[in-house]
Amino acid sequence: MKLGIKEIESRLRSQGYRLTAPRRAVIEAAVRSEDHLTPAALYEKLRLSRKGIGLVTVYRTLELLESLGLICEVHAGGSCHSYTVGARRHHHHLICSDCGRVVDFESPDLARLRRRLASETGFEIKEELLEFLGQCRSCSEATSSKKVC
Amino acid sequence: MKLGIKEIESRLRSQGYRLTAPRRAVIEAAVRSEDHLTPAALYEKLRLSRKGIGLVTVYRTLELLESLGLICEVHAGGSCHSYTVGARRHHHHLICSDCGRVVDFESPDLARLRRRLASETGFEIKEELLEFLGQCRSCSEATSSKKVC
DNA sequence: CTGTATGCAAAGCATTTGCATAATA
DNA sequence: TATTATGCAAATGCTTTGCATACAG
Repeated sequence: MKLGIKEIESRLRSQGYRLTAPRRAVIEAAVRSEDHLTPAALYEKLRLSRKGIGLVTVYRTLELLESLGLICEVHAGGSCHSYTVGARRHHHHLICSDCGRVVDFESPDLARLRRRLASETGFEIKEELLEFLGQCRSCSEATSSKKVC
Repeated sequence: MKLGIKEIESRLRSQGYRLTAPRRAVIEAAVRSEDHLTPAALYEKLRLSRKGIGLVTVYRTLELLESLGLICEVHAGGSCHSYTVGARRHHHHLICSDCGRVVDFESPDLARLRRRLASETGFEIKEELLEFLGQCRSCSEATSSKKVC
């Protein structure tokens, strides 16, 4: 249930932000890519297709989208300041450490665990971060075929 | 079941690393504190008690301890490069966003979820990161008493 | 038109590296 | 005594900020 370009753009407008060409470009590139992206990686992709976009704008757009809950950070496997499209509150990530692909999932089990922990520890739990890191099927197939050669 | 100073030190020795005064100081400070620490915060604590310890040494010691699996990174709630004592593979974190206290927990439910995801998606899952962020009991009591005044 | 957004250049921080000195085993 | 570890200073790299210009609404 990945968010689409239209949804993100209309959400921006409805919040009173302007829909500019650079912002569209960042949004489109983020939605298009299957994997999670650092500002630098996104900038690199954009620099090839679009002339003159600034790294600063990439940073600012990502920050804006995050503050609106339209993209969220990915932590597992190194670099923080990596983002994927989608709202943090509604899903978790399964990340391929080779190709970076991100698969979202939801987990009702987690709500139970959350309640249990809250009652056992007295914490008021406000956010949750769950990420699995591994190798996706196609990357593990690629790896094993290499070993054969 | 937090690791103690003795355990960490003996583990260092058994791996052939030297047990120096700065390393002891870093280990002791890390074990003593209930909350998670950034290199800078740890350095600050140490600078008060110990003369002439270098920030670089703090970085290097934390990196070493992490590579040996004696401490692990904490992500939720901002700053990456935050650490807490304990091995990542064996527990998860419940973090207070006010005081930084970290409570460890284990979760058998997670193993089930992990197996389910692996079979549904074809991923070979290698690492997991689960953190809850919230307010611990004493911090939420402190907050509500403030509101009354 | 008005005010927001952009892009450049420069500033600011956190982290890493090089190297001479100090300390452990 | 032979290495390993330390600490300083400098280098690096990522992120943020200031400001004049361009652009959306």
